[in-house]
Amino acid sequence: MGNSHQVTIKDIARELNISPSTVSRALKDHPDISKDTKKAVSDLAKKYNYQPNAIALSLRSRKTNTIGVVVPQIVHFFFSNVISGIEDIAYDKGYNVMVCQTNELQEREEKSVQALLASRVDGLLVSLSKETKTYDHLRKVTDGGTPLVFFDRKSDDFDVSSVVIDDYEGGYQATEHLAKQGYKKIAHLAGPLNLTLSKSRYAGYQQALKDYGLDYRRDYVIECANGTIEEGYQKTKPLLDLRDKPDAVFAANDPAAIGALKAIKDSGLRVPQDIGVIGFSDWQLASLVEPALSSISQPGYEMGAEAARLMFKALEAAKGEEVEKENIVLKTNVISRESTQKK
Amino acid sequence: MGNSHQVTIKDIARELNISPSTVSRALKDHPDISKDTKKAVSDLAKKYNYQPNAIALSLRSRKTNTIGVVVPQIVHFFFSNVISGIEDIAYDKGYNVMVCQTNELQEREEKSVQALLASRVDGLLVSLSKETKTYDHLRKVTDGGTPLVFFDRKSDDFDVSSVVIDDYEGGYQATEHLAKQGYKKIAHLAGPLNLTLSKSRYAGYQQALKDYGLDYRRDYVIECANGTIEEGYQKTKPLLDLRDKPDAVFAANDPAAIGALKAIKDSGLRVPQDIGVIGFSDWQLASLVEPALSSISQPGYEMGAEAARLMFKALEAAKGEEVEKENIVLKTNVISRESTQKK
DNA sequence: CAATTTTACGCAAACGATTGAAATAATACT
DNA sequence: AGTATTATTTCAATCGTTTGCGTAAAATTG
Repeated sequence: MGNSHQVTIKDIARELNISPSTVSRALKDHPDISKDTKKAVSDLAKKYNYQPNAIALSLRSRKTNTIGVVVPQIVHFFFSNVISGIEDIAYDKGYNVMVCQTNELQEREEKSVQALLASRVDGLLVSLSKETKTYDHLRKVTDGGTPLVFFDRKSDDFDVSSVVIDDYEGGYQATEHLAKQGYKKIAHLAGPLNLTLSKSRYAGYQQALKDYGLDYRRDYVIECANGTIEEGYQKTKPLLDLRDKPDAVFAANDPAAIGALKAIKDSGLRVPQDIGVIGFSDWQLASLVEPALSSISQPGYEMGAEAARLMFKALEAAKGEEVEKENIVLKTNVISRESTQKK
Repeated sequence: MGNSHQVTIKDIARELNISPSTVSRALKDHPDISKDTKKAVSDLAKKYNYQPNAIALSLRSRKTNTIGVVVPQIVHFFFSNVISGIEDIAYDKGYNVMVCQTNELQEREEKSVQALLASRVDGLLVSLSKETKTYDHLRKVTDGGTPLVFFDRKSDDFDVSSVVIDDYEGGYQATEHLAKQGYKKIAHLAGPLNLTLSKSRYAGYQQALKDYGLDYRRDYVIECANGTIEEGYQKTKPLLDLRDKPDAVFAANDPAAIGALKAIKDSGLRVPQDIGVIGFSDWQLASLVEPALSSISQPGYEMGAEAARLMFKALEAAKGEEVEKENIVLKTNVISRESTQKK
């Protein structure tokens, strides 16, 4: 039945010997159309499981009811949460979501943006790849009049809405938490310092040290560029060999923190009694390591949902109407677990 | 420049005082078009950053270059891997990917499938929700001639390609691994037994017991319907209270295994010396618990990539050509870590 | 130079649906 | 009956692009 061909309005029109326009109006319950015709049409539509062709509608209305999402990696607890938040909101609004991952490559980011633009997505939600240094591909988006919203990793060169984490605050909170637990010599495993995000966490760390009257020591800060467990492990070792070793570690990401945890245990020291450890992002696995890792929550789902809402605000605005840009900064929270329970 | 309006072939035609068809041909380097015209057209196209409207192309060619993916949950290590695999292959083929999550609800699965169908995706990759009992919505897919491929959670009522894990083999491997390590009394925390997948793992477990001459005891098998850490913890406790308690646990999923791990440690027993534990799926977190959890690898990325390849095989087949359906069963592997190192 | 072939382009239809305007049919009014 | 009114329906254009076919002008041929 109807094999290999989706039924169209024309098919119905032909079968009933009426014009396509009548069928179209009948399906939309237009007052001009007679009851009999409407019934005949809707019966046949049901029988053949007629589905309006969204492509044709898009072409005419210049709206695809689709939004594009460009994300560095899909396989990442935080980002998959963001995507999930976006998808849920989009689903409620009757929109579809096209997802592209850049694998942290600028070239792939450019091609993906281009492809989504060619597909005429109604709007684009983007989180920049680590590699991205130039923004021509995103200029084309805004120049073409397509709404753009950044999440998590943004560029400040654009006058568009965005949703980010308050990394400064998060770095501050993590450090403050350690200070309040009674740790005095707090080291920091920083993230790649070319990213604003890493710099902000670092700055929050420094401010908290100052506010709590603790020393800031340059040799207590080590950059972990990759953010892997292995790297955290390797880079923590030297810290433990210092004559004056730290009594706490604030890692800018959870894998590094877990690496630190291992390094500390391997060296015979105890967490949290000898050294406290706190991570950042609160990955699922944070609660499962031994001892359970304290961390800073990074509300991925909420970020996605918020970014989607900003997008729909722009999409629903009357054409030509100016929508004010919003830059939302989501609050982080300390998730306190065993790894920082000094007392 | 060109604000709020993507440049079309017509715009270029108007500006050059030639017809749209000439522009179209010029852009495609058609031999009928003069060199001068071609140059003028391509210069202007570059200047205005002309992008062919994929919607218009889709309407004409009845191809969207988009595939739809329906997945129970995006935020799930395994599924995000699958999606990632699909996206990578699709990217290579120049296809876009629309992703929908059902949150394990049949109703949402139906609506998502319908929406993707309305968007005229060229093909659909589906993993069923736990709730799904009827398949009318998927019948519409195949009836309409849209290629369908199942991954991980399939229905056998369809003559379509699929990619699944060899759960029987996995269950067998897990049990065999425990037996070879010298464990004799192996318990099983089964998954929800209404799922084929859980039943297969269970069956593999039974067969391995038999093959290695170990006793099968009904009271050593407990169903964990939710697959949470908490559930694994709670359901393991009674096992440890048995007069004749098991000396190993094979859990049908990693969270349950981790719950079991905790329960065993809490009861004062040691893993792996007193009781061995192995999970299933090899979540990222498996390697991070203490002791590191042995598990059965479930190649999510490969599954996605394989499913996408099957899809493209169908899409690339000449129209009308019959494509033979393939049911790929991916091999699992034992990932041996501390939790089963008895010796 | 007339006949023929090339060259280079335009016209129109098509994909599937919508919609303003025009046309036809049915009914009412004087 | 003739005209005005209303109820239905069709026509044609449109969205952006492609493509078979037709054709005027230029180039080639004998």
